[in-house]
Amino acid sequence: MTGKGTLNQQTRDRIRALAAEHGFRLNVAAQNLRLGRTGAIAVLLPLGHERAQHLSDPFLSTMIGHLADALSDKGYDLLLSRVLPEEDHWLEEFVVSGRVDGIIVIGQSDQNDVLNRAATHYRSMVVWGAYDPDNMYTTVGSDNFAGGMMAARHLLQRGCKTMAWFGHGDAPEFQARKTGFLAGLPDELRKNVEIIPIPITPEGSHAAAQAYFTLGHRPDGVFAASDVAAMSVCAAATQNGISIPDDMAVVGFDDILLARYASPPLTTVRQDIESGARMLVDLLTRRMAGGDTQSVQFAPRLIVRESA
Amino acid sequence: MTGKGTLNQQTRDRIRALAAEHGFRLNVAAQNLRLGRTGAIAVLLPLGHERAQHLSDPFLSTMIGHLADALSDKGYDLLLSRVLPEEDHWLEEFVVSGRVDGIIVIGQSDQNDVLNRAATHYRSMVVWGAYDPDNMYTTVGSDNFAGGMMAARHLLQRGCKTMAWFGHGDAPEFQARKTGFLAGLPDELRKNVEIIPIPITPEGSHAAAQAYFTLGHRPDGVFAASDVAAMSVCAAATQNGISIPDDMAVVGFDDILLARYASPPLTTVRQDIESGARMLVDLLTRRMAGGDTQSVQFAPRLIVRESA
DNA sequence: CTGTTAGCGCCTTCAA
DNA sequence: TTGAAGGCGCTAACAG
Repeated sequence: MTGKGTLNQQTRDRIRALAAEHGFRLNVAAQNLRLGRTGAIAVLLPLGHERAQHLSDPFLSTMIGHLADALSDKGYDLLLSRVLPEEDHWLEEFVVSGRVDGIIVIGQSDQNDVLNRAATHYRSMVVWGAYDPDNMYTTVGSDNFAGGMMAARHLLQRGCKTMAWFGHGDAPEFQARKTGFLAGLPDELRKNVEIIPIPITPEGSHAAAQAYFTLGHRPDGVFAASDVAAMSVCAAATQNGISIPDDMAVVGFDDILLARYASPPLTTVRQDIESGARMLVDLLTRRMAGGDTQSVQFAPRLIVRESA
Repeated sequence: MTGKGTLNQQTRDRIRALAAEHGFRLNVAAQNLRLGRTGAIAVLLPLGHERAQHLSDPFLSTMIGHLADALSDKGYDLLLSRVLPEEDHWLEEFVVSGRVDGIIVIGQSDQNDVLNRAATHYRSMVVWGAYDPDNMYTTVGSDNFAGGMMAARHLLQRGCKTMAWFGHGDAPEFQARKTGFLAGLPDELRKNVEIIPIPITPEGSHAAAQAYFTLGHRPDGVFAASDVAAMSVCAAATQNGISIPDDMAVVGFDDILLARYASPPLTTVRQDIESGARMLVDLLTRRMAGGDTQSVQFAPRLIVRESA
C-alpha cells in the first residue's frame, strides 16, 4: 500500500484495487506505532513574560496558518499547544512525552536557557525568533535590528526630532528592534528617545499610550514593537487630539493584514511570515532526518503608507 | 499507570514511583492503537465561497485558540486543517480516513449538503454556524438574526435614515445577520437599504467600500458583516472625507480584540467566542460518548463604542 | 487483589 | 517474488 518494498507492479495494482473496492485504508496509528513515530509536529507558544498574549494576536495566527499548510504538505499533523513556562522543565517534559516527532517553538520569550538546554540533547527542534550566535538551537527570524534601523531612517527622513519607542523589552526579537532603532538615530536624537514599556496586548498597549499622552508627552515620531501596538498608539493619540501623521508619525512592525486598512493605513516594517513558516518546516525536517542546519535571518522591508 | 482497574493503592504508588525513577512514560501511540482511538480532534475550516479567507482572520484565530485550550483540557490534540471543498467528498474522505476521533467544522460555508450527508452516518461531529431546524447536525453559534436586529435598532436610535449593509451573502451566518438587520428596520427604511456585497478579506471589503464611496454614495448608517469588514469600511470612508460617526455611523459584528482599539473604537455586536468553543467541545465529547445533543444559540450583545 | 496473556494493525525479516 | 511470523507498547479479560 505504501508503494515501498519489492513487489510486482501488477500484484500491487491488484491489491490496491481490492483495497479500494473494500474501502480499506491504512491505519495511521498502527503504522506510526510500528514505525516508532507519531506523525505530528508540535507548535509550541511559550508565554513567558506575556502570558496574556493570545493566539488571536494577528502575527501568531498568521504564522500558525502558514505552518499548518507547510506541515500538511509534508504529511504531518500540527499539534498546537500554548505553554505557560511555570517551571524550567516544560520543554524537556514535552520532549520526553514522545507525543510528537519534532517541535517548532514560536518566539524565545524569556526561555533562552530552557531552549539551549533542550537543544543539547534533542535535535528535532527549530525556533522562530531572534538570531544569536551563542544559541545552541537553530532559529528562523527576521533581521529585527535592520528593521529597527529602517524605521529610524524613515522617521529621520520625515524630519522627526523627538522620538519614542513603544515596546515590550524582554523578548530578544523586540530588544533587537529597539537596538536597531536606536542605532539608526544620530547621537543627539538617540539620547532623547523616550522608551515606553508596554504590554503585548492591544488593551495594555492602548492603556500605556493613553497614560503617556495624557501626561502631555508629544513626540513627533513613534516606532512601535508591533502593528498591534502601533494601532493602539494611533487610537490613543487620536483620542488625545494628536493627528497622525501630521503631528506624529507612527511606524509599526510585522505588516499584519489589517495594517493596510487601519486608519490611517500603517507604515510598517514587513516580515514575510509565509516564507518564515516554510523555512521553519524545511529546517525541522532536515534536522529530523539527521542533517545539520544553520539559522537564517530574513531581511525585512519597509512598507510606506500614511501613518509615517 | 492510568489509575483505572482494580489495584491496591500502595502497589499502584510503588509502580508509579518506579516509573518516575526510571523515567518511564506511557506510549500514547500504543495506547491509542490498543484503545482504537487516535486522541485527536480535527478542526476543519471549509473555505467554500471564500477561499481567500485566511486563518489570520481574527475571528477564526480566536476561535482556534480557545478550541485548542478546551480540547487540551480534555486530553485531545488539535489537528488543524483548511479544506478547499473542490468536490463533495471531502468530509466523508476525512471521516473514513480515521485520523481523528471527532470533527469540529468551523462555519457551514456553502457546504450544507455535505454536512447533512455526513451527519446521517457519522455521529462525532459538531459545527460552528447558523442554526437551522432542518439541519441533521448539531450547531453552536450566535443568534445572528438577533444580532442584526440589535444593530438596526441602535442605528435607528441614533437617527440614521439611509442605511447600508456590507456583507458576504452566501454563508448562512451572514445571511441571518442581514435578515435580522432588515427585520429590525421600519418598512420605509428597509426598502431603501443598500446591499453592498463584499468579499470576506480586508483587502476585498476595503476595495468594495472604496468603489462604493467614490461613486458618491453617502449612507448615514452602516452595518457590516464582521469587524474586519467594518474597519475596512471605516478606513475607506475616512479616505473619502466621511467622518465617523458624525457623517456615518458604523456597526460591526464579532467584537474582535482589535475592535476596541480601532480608530474610532468600533461599536459592534459581540459574540462570546470562548463560550462557543467550550460548548463545541462539550457537545462533541458528549456525542462521541454516544449521547444525544441539541443545537445551541448564544445571545449576542451590543457593545457601544464610538463608531456608532 | 495480582499476574499472565491475547491481540489492536502495521512493517520488517526471513523462509519458501 | 510472495507468504508467514514476530513484535512495536499498550489494555482488558481472565486465571490464580
